[in-house]
Amino acid sequence: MSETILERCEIKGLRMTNQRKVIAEIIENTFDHPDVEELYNRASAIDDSISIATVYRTVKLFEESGILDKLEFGDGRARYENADREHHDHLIDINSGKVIEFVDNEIEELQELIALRLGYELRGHKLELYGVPIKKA
Amino acid sequence: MSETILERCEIKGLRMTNQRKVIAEIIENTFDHPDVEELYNRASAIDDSISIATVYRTVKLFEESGILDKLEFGDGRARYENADREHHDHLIDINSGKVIEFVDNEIEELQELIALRLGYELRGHKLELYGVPIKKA
DNA sequence: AAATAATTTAAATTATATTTCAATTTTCTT
DNA sequence: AAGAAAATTGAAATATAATTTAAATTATTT
Repeated sequence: MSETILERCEIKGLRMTNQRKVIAEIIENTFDHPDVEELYNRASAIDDSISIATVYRTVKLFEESGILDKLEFGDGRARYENADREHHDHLIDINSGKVIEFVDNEIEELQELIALRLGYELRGHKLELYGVPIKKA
Repeated sequence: MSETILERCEIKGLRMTNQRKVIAEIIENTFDHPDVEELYNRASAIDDSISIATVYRTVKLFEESGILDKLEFGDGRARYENADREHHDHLIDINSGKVIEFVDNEIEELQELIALRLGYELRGHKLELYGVPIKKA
């Protein structure tokens, strides 16, 4: 959380057009995990000249630059979140679709270890838990 | 690994046409994680009247019946594997694309626990490790 | 300010997956 | 076993997510 997305884009030397700034700003200030369609809706509300092609190009550019993380929860649509956050995994409520973020150091360490045992150096991982809320008495 | 895919289909009451039998047989006897295109190629070699539409329909049917698991490793193509196996996760070699299966009970238990702490009952999970082979001296 | 380079939009295209529909195959009923 | 009913099939059409094209625009460099 040190720099803003805009700042990180500038450090990377990306040309920051107004369209890209709008998209960067939206992702900076959101706490959910919007897909391209949703980003396009939100961006259009701010600058209605932004086309969906630009949203697709921008998230791809940002992802390749390590600015955004692409998430895929198995519904066919890719979601995006700010990559510059404490690492975390996701728990998806299969009833409501709600996404909860969590971190567990023990599980992080175990993953490193498992990869090592298999002869691999861990470069990344994807952990998603799918569950239903426990009913309270 | 108790019953064959064919047997499980029959238990579920699925009508087993020759096309479905061919597809079931292929998945039964493979150790990799083929996508639809690849399944279609292998199925065509056995019975060249099988159309790709049938392969799509069959894997979807099998998945919905819990016969197959659908895997998505982030390259846009869905892969399938026999669901009736000891549960396992996947480590993907990001250089070669090779997929290694593994099980770790400790990590399985931790996931249950994490979900519980968040107020959820775990219904499923997805764990993929992405790594590169450790060079040997 | 002119020239160059990158980015944009809208539309076309690609890739994966799903659906339609007439024809066929399988199952059911007798 | 024959005919009726139901499900499945292949080929083509369609849907959906994502990418690319090309002319126009915008930003950067000189």
